[in-house]
Amino acid sequence: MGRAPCCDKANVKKGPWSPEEDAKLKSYIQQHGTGGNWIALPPKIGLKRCGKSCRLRWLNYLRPNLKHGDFSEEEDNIICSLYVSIGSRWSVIAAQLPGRTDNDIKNYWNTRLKKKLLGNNKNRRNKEQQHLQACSNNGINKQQETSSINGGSVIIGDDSFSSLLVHENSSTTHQQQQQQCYWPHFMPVLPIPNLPYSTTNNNQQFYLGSSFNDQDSIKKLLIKLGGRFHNDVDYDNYHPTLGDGLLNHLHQSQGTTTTTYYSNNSTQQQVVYHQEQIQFDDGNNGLHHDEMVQRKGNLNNEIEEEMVGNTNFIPQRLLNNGLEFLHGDMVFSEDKIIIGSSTTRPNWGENSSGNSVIDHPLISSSNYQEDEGVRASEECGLQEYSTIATMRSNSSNSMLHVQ
DNA sequence: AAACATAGCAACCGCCCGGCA
DNA sequence: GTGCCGGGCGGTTGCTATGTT
Repeated sequence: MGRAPCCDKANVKKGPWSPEEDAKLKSYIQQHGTGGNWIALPPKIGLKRCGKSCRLRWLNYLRPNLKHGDFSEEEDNIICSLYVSIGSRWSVIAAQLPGRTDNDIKNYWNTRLKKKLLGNNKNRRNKEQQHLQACSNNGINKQQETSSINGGSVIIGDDSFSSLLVHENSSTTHQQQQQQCYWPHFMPVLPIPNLPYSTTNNNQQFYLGSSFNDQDSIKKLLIKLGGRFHNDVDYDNYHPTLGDGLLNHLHQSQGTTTTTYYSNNSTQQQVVYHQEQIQFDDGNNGLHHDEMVQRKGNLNNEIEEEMVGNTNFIPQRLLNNGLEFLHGDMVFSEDKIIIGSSTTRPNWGENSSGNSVIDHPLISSSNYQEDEGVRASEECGLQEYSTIATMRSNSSNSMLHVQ
């Protein structure tokens, strides 16, 4: 049995509000308030509108102190920061922006900010496809070519997240990169209200229980934004796993991020991970290394991976969000990854030498299979305990698994 | 100048959640 | 404890303005 409608759909007006309707609603609410019952409001005023419609009109347009028009750069930054932290929880984001409504922010994000962030990569994508086609015609291994083209990173979507994520190895100038991608120069640290699945206590300034503190959440974000993985042979049906023999290799000469992924087949299903320790650093206590340790057990075959990171472009806020692994300063020991959170960080889109776009190991490792257990847990709304990274290292082989 | 494409935004839809009887 | 109801929210739709061919 369906639920009873909140109003008589046949007798309510839809569509744009007239100035007269606006005036009636505004006048009534200013004099009497909503009375705590939106459904009962329209008949009182003589409006043939659904109560929900009245509420929306009031909240999004008529209520006082609303800001309309362009968003400031600071507002952009706040939105970006919060979106990365908590996703599309527009009401929460709106709460941080006085005078802005969730609808405003949602529209702004969907129509402008997202594009601004993602950049317009259609041209490059087309060029890459042409190049691949040419390679294919010439009998060149497609996957290897792909890696050489984009540094082995991830190309996301048709409009592509890739300007944000893909390492521009050689062919694109810094100036071009800057034109293509955008991340706010200033990512403010904000006090976030308690959220349902936040691990934050009331006295804590930072929101740590991000829904984006693991690779799968990031992956979801990317996919939500239209993402695909560039190494995918079949973009629509391919689900990358460790065992697909993927080869990722990327290298940055300064502020180095070097990632090499390749594996022989069929073993990752048997790999069992367990997290030993995750420690977050608030960046203010003098500790500048977050230590995330995970050990791998039951690895029958060897999977090779190396990774060295020293990129300093992740904003402080993200580092306080369990996104340390987006960042560099990684130090590898025998079976640990120690990821530092540097105190000084250049802008997003730049490394410490100021000449590189973002290319972080997390994304690069998106080719890897997700862990079902972790996914299940995060579908319950929490990933604060999610494993960040796994690495096994021995003299010849090592493996990174980011989940 | 007209046709078509794209972007921006207001408004709607439907689901979920919490309060209350 | 259960079901109803309204509020709140995120996703989507559709109209209008603007840009492009």
